[in-house]
Amino acid sequence: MHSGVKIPNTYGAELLTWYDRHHRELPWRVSPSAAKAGKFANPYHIWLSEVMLQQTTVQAVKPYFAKFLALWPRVEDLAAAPADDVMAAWAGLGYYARARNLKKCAEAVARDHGGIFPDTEAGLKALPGIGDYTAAAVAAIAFNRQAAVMDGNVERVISRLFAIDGPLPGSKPLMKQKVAELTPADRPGDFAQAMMDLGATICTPKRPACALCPFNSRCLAFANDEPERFPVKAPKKAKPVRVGAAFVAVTPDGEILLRRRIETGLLGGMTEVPTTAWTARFDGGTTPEHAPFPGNWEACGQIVHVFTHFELRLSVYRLQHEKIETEGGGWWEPVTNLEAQALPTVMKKAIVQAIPLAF
DNA sequence: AAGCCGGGGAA
DNA sequence: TTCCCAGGCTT
Repeated sequence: MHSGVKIPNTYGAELLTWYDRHHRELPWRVSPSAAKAGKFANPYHIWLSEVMLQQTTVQAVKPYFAKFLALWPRVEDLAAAPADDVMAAWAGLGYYARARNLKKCAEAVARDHGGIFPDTEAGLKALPGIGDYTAAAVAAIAFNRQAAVMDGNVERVISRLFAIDGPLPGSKPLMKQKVAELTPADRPGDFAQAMMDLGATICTPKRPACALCPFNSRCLAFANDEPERFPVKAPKKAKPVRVGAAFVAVTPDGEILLRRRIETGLLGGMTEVPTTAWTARFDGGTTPEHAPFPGNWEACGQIVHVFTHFELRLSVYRLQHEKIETEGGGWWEPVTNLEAQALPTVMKKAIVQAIPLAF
């Protein structure tokens, strides 16, 4: 020991062997066999998929990825697209700041980089919506850079391999260092994807399939028979409840009143039906007297929607009314055209509560 | 360092 | 129900 001789890192080679046999076909992925035949990953595809995959499951991303590529085949197309179209296409996927930054990033690549993505971690991270993870992932997968890629899956794998007791997120730097030590110079992109596949399919949060894991003989958590103890996380807070009211005004021609939310904050830049403020306590703010204009608003019941940091209970009201100019701005949209709007899920729920056949 | 920011599928 | 997902930005 302590001879100064570097211990050979065989993790990378072992995992790549496993990956070559078990890798999953994904729309943005180049299979190892195709790569061997000379096919390269498309940086635009890799970037687009990685942004969509932030805190989002593969299954949820697939249809959105296909839709975006059909609408905007190249990064220049996305850069030239109307922002409203991008927001409408993203509607339902969540974390809408991602869509705003996606557009800004495409514009920056088209304008400042001639439509070519930077091929280094630092260059990528300087772009909007690209942080530590995405910069490393795109650098490794699209440009074959030896970058340390660490997402939630990799955190789980690493914390179990080395039985890291320190709770997240404080232990993240140590875990990142471990990933950097394990990442091979050969096929770093496949190594990164293999680590994430391992976390998604074998080293799962609950009941991991350790018997099938290529690392089981050198995993400290498995050796101690306590894989589910890792990763250690700080306790999370309870979700408060907020209440409010949503108002669905319908004309005889079948148009409803919509508004655009402010650009920043919750559901920023997305479309909504008029609502009251969402308050922590019931203070009478859920009654029809807070509607965008007076009328005999009919109560349609309540919907519940859970956001990241609070639960929202909206009382929904409906009113048949002639088309009028409203003070708060907004526009009247045919119910038959709602699918083309940038309506987040909570707003679709509210509209369906008032008009069950709206979608 | 901590808070803000969606939505849905799996267990 | 609870968990958490190929996280980033702001304060």
